[in-house]
Amino acid sequence: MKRKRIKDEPAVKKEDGEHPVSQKPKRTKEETKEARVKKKEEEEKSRWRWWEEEKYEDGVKWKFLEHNGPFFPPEYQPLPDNVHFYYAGNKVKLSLAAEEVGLFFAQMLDHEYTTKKVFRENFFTDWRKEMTHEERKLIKDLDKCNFTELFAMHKARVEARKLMTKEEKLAVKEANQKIVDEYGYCLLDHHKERIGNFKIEPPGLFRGRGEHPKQGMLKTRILPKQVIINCTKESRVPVAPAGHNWKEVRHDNTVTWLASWTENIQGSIKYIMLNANSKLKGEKDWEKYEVARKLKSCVDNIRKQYDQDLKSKQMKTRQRAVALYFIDKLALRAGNEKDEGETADTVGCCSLRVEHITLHEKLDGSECVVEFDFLGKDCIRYYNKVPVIKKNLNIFMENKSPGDDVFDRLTTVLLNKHLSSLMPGLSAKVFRTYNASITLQQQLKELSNKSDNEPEKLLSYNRANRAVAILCNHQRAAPKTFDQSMANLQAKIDARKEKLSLAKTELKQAKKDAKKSSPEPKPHPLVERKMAAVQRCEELLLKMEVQATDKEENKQISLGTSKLNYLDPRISVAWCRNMVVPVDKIYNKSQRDKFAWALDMTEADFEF
DNA sequence: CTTTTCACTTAGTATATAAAAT
DNA sequence: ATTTTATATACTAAGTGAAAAG
Repeated sequence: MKRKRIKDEPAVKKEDGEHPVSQKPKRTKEETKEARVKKKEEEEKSRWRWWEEEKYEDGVKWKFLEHNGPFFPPEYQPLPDNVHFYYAGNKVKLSLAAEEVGLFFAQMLDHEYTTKKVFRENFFTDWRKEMTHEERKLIKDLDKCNFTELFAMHKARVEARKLMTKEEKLAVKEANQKIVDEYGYCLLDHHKERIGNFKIEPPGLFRGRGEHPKQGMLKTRILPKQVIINCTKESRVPVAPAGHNWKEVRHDNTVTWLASWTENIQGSIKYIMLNANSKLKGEKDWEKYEVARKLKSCVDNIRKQYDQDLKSKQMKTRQRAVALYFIDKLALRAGNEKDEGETADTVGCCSLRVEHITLHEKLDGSECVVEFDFLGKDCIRYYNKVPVIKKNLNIFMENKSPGDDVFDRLTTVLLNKHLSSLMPGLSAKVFRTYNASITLQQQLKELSNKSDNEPEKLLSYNRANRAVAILCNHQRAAPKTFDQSMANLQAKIDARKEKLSLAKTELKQAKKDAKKSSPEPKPHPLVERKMAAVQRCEELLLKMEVQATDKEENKQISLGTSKLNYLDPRISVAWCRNMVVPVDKIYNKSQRDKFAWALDMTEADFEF
C-alpha cells in the first residue's frame, strides 16, 4: 500500500524531469524491483509457519493428504525409418522392446561405462531378455552390434535441442511448468506443499558408482500396477492413467510418502516424498539438530567412558570403544553390513577390514600411527593418517587375513544399542552431525572478524564450511574446466594489478599538479577522483584475490553436502546477524526456503 | 538371536538456468 | 546479442537405523 503511493510522489517526477534520458529504464527497473518485493511479501504471508504449531502425537505424520499421483515418463517413440541398427554388417529391424533398450546403450556410447566389461555383459544379458526369439537367435555378440546410426541420431537430437529458437524453448518451458503445476504439489493439512520427486524414474541402464557388480543392467519401466498410492481416504484419490490401475491405494498417516514402487535392480523401494522446504522434512531436520545439541551436553561423559573402555578386559567392549573413537574423532560413518555381490565394495567404521588399515610404529615423527585407506559411501576414497595412544588395533588384527573384519565382535546394531542407552535418540550418525556443527561454530569464531569487509567475511565462512567438508570427507570431481578458469581468473587479477599501478601513478601526478596550482592543502576534485579510483581498484583486486584463494582451496571439496545436511542452519544465521552479512550471501533461494524455520527463529546470540 | 523389510537421510553428478564476459 | 562460465536444480544411488519377521 505505502509503496504504491511513493511511486506517484512528486519527488520522483521531479527527478525524472531532471534526467529525461534515464527516465524510461529507471522506471521499469523500479517497477520490476517493486514487483519482486511484493512477490516476496506475498510468499512470506502464505508461508506455513509450522514451527509455531504444536507437534502431532507420536508417529502421526499428517491428518490430511491429497495429491494427483506420480507423473509417468512418456512411452517409447520408435526410431525414424532412416535410422538403422546393424548386426554383423547387416541391417536388422528390431522389435520395439529390443530397440528401446538398444537405444539406451547407443546413447551412452561416448561414456566410459560402455567400455567396461561388467557393464557390457550385464547390459547384453538384460538386452537379450527383451529380444524376440528370432532376435535372440541372431544377436549373440555385443561386439558385432553397430549402433553408429542410433548414436548419431541421439547426438543430433541433443544438438537440435540446443539450437531451438526462443519461442520453442519457451514452449518447452511452459509444457514443463504445466506438469509441475499438475503433479508437483500436494495438499497436506490445509497447506499446499511442493513434492520433491513427483516423477517416476524413467527406464534406462543402471549406473552404479564405482565397481558396481550390477552396472549396465536394465532398469525397467514402471507401470501403474506396480505403484502404491498413499493418501487420505476422504481425499480426491489420484486416478491411474487411462487403462491402468494402481497396485494398491492405502491410507497410512504414520509415513510421509505419497507413492512408492519396488525397483528391479536391488529390489529396494523407491518413494515419492515432499520437498526439503516442506513441514515434514523441516520438522525432522530441526529435530535432528536438537538431538545433536543434546549430545553436546553429554559428549564429555561419553568420551570419558569410551576412553576407559579402551582398556576393558572384554574384547567386545574394547572394540566398541575403538570404533566409537573413530566415529567421534574422524567422523566415520557407522558402516552397516552390505550384501556381497549386490553392491560395490565400500565400508564404514564397523565394516572396516584388516586390508584397510596399516599400523606404523613410527611415521612422520609420531609414534603409533594408523593409516586408513578405504572406499566409503559412493566409492569416495578415505585416506588419513592418525596418531593413536593405545595399541588396541594390533590385537584386533592379530592372526587375521586382509579380508577379515577388524571389529569381529561388533556390529552397527550393537553399537547403536549401546549409544541409545547413553542418550535417547543417540546413534552413530549423530556424532557426524554434532562434530560438523560444532566445528563450524568454532571455526567461524576463530576465523571471522567484524572489522573485515564482506568478501573477507565470506571467505572466512567458506573456510569454516570447508573445515567441516574435509572432516566429513565430502569430495567432488574437480570441474572439467578448472585449470582453464583458474588461469582466466589469474589473468584478470594481473590485468587489475596493472590498472591499479597506473591509477596510483595518476594519483601521484594529480597530487603534484594540485600542489603546484594551490599550495594550501584544500580538497581538489581531480585528486579526489583519482583517489577514489585507486581505492576502487584495490577493492576489486582484493575481491578477486579472495575469490581465487577460495576457488583453489575448493577444487576437489564439496561444500554443499555439509551445508545442506550437517550444519545447523541456526549457526550460520546467527553468524550473519552478528557479522551484519545478508543471509542470502550464504544461502540461495531454495536453501533459505529449506531453512525458513531457522531464519525465522534465530537471534544473533544463538549457540549450538 | 539373525535376517529382512521399510522408511527415511545423505551423496555426488548431470543437466538446466542465470550471470558474466565479449 | 551471443558465447562462455558459474550456479542452481534435478536426479537417483547409496547410505543409516528401527522394527518386523523368521
